[in-house]
Amino acid sequence: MVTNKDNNRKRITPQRQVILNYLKEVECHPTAKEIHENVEEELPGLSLGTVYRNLKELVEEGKIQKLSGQEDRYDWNCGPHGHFICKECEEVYDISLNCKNLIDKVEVGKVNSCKVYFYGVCKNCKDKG
Amino acid sequence: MVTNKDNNRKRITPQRQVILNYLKEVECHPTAKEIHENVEEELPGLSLGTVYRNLKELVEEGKIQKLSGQEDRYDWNCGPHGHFICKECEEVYDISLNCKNLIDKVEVGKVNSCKVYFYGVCKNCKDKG
DNA sequence: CTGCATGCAAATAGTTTGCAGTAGC
DNA sequence: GCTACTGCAAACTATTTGCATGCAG
Repeated sequence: MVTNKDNNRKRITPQRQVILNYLKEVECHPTAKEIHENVEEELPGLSLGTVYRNLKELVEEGKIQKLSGQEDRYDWNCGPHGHFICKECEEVYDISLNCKNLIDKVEVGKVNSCKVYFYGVCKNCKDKG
Repeated sequence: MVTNKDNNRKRITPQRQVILNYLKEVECHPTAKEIHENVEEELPGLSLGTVYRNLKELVEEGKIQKLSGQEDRYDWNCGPHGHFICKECEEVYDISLNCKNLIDKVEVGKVNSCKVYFYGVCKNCKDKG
């Protein structure tokens, strides 16, 4: 466990605080750019590079999770859950599910985390189209 | 159904043929660059741009699937199955699983496809480390 | 003081696209 | 012969990194 040593080195900067808070309060799963745009209102002058740096560290600390796609998206909810991605509006919805059942089936190695993505058209778009 | 009309327009070029064959015969889940390097041996002069173009179309036709990550990887197996990605060696393993159970739980929209990723350390690396 | 974190800008990596020539049907 | 497909190279987009400065401890 080197965790403590590492944590001691981390500084809690306003930038990191605000980024994390933003992720906690929004319900969506923003991209780095979206995070930057929104957080900049609260912290003018914040640079995109810093956003990326902090997001990367928050992911490594396990405080948030990254959703890979064309653009990376970030999710404050680290619990086991899946994501539904609408092909039309690109909205991301959380799907609660039990990953244990899935993970038990994996025999090639030890699973640390698991991500489930569903692709389709959400009800909103279906009704509109 | 406009599918037929669209299919009629597609030409079967050696490039596309060879790319698809390569994906079928390898057991791994190569990146576009890896595909290019290997296929170029068989088809000298093949450009990376063409590889991307063909991969994109094959995905759209539903003949292969794309795995999103830092780099996109491509998988010939379109059936419902998950992937285990080793954090150490970055190897990708196929995991057979039943997606029906998962998909049934989704209520926000109609699911067309589903992708499951497991992250961890594979047995090979565990034994070595 | 010390040095990690920041802002800025330049660099990188992966992927896409415009164009002129080539080749499938 | 028509036109989609290709190779090449330039363009784009998302992300990372180097460096001088600033602020927390």
